[in-house]
Amino acid sequence: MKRQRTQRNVTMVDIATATGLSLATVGRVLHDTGYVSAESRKKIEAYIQKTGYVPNKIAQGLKSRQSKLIGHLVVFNPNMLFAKISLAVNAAAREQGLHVLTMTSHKGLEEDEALVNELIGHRVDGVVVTSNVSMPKAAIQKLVDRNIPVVMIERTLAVPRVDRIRVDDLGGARLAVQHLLDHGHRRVGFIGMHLFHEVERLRLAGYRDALLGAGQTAQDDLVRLMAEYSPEAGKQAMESFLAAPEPPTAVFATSDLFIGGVLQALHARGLRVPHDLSLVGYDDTLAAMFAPPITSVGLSLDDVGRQAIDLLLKRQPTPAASARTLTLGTVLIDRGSVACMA
Amino acid sequence: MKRQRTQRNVTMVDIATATGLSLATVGRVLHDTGYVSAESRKKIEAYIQKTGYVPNKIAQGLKSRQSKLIGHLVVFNPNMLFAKISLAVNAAAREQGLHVLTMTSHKGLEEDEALVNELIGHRVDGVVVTSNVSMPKAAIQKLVDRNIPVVMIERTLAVPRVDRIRVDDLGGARLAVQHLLDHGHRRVGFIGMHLFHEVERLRLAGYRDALLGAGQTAQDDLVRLMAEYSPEAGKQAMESFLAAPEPPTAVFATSDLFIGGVLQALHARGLRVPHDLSLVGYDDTLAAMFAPPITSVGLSLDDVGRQAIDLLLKRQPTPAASARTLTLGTVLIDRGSVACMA
DNA sequence: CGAAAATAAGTTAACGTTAACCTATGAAGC
DNA sequence: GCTTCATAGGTTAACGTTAACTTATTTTCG
Repeated sequence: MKRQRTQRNVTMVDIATATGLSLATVGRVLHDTGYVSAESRKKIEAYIQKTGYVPNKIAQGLKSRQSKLIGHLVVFNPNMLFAKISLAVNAAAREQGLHVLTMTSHKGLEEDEALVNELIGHRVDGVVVTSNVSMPKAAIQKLVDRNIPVVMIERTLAVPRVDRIRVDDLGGARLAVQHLLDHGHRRVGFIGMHLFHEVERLRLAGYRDALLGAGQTAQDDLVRLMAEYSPEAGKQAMESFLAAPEPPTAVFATSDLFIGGVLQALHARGLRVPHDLSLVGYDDTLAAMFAPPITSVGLSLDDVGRQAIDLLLKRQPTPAASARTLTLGTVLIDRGSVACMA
Repeated sequence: MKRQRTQRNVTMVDIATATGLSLATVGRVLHDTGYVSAESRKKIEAYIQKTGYVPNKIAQGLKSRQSKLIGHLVVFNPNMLFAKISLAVNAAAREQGLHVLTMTSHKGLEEDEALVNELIGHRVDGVVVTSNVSMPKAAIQKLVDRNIPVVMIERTLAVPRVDRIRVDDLGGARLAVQHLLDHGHRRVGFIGMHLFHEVERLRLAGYRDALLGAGQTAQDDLVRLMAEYSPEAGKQAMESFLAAPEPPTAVFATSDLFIGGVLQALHARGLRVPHDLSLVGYDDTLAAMFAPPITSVGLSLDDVGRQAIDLLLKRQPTPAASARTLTLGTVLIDRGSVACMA
């Protein structure tokens, strides 16, 4: 009945003493290097099999000064965009034998500093920042100063020696608005978020670009900048459009999160998409779920994870290289929520 | 111009030699234990401040045999449910000085075994499993055998010595269906997923319970079990209801992911919620975003993270305790998508 | 005044893995 | 018959932190 209270994990030393061989020989079997007799190998492998020995990554990390961990700072927003990125980063990391320490920031500035310190404490081999929150430049700088490679996804703030992966937001917005213009719409509404974040500035620029390209003048009376991405904000914006003297015939929303609210506002007045209003979303996270399904701008996130990890690993040997920026393309996913103007 | 290629991180030994004090004294300052003169303390703290020393958790982990990491095995499904749980687990872990190694499984059985081995390699202090995929019992057993505490969220499979946090799916489904019955509906449709997972069996049981309680007989012709949670599946199910000789007047869907499709099917025939069909969803992840907003059963996930971490930490001192199950309540969030039968 | 207690600090051995370095056999090769 | 080399294996010192010991000084007080 005697049972050790907290039985220790099997170690290489345990294997060595149990097989009567030395630590070095055990190491040689584990790493498949050097000369080991078939007999010794068999003995060691049998013992490993029997005990289910798993090498201790903590000890390996201490020795190699590499944690094989990467940090992922991410704020899950209400659509699945960042969750998708999280998934992609995880998969790509695993392919490289890395693991991901996910940290979700929700409070403000101070906490971000703390998060970064914790990542440093764990001696992460790199950090991916996926976030539209205002992580202070200083916090990121702290990582850079320690030669910890950093990649930022969907964050246009430039920091020296930090690689970025961004989406071609200007092009994406232009794609959406051009689609509306091509269907003969001339009064095109824009529902976006305040311009604190560069991504929104670019989307608005893309909207204006497309209008100007079609010989239209700026339609700033049809621009609504809300405080957040949410159905409520979308509803407010749409109601405000409907109350205007000359409402738009088409609307581009910079996030699929606005769509539900837009539809609710229309629904309340008995109006329908695309008959009474043409609508295009952005992200393509939710657009397929509405009735009717909504045309939206999809972001090519397929291998954003692999690219992020690639950038991190490439930076390792040459810490001082200048920053690279990778721009992901966008594609319009047509679901028929845009009608032709007669 | 000479610059060390990969300048090492500052260590306690560095602090000791730089200040002319011993390793032990540095340790005493860092842990605020024992006797240290004000002068020595000041010297050490100044050096720490200057160099930005951050303790190496890897070395601490090796010494203490505690990684301060917990593993989170999770499959992000298309609604935000699991992302929400991930967030909650992260926040709760951080409050306890733990960090989360997130692992997203997507392939099948074999990979799950590998994931578990990697968690063991990192010597995680506990594992949270949030997943409706079929992670083999054997993989979980492997963790249990090593006295690594495991908590399963929303997974009804019972494993010895593994704590569970589940949702009262039977009660939740009953709540939804009772709501429909209370409004006078007698032909109530059920859209769920195949009964491979216990959660779906419980939801179906809740549906039947409510019907029987109202003196109704089972309405198995109004039950549709789909292959996946998705708008497409919801659409198919609803179309099949509409093609039936006597369609239901109300529908309960076991996931908000079905709702979009249900609305699309209705929309195609010019039918409206709640006028032509009453609808209640489940999860309350997306229901608020539709037009009209849909009544749904919300899960009390607020402190699911804290509870998960609590269970893990409580299990630490007494590894052999029997399994506990925590059941989370549900609440009906009424958004008016249910009409009274005249 | 001397013993006990408080204060201040140093030494050293783990924790589990890796890798450089060393030793000892046979078997070829000249 | 000696050197060279391929084979098989052992010893040991890191990696950075912790904590148990040990060693001095001062105080405190019966």
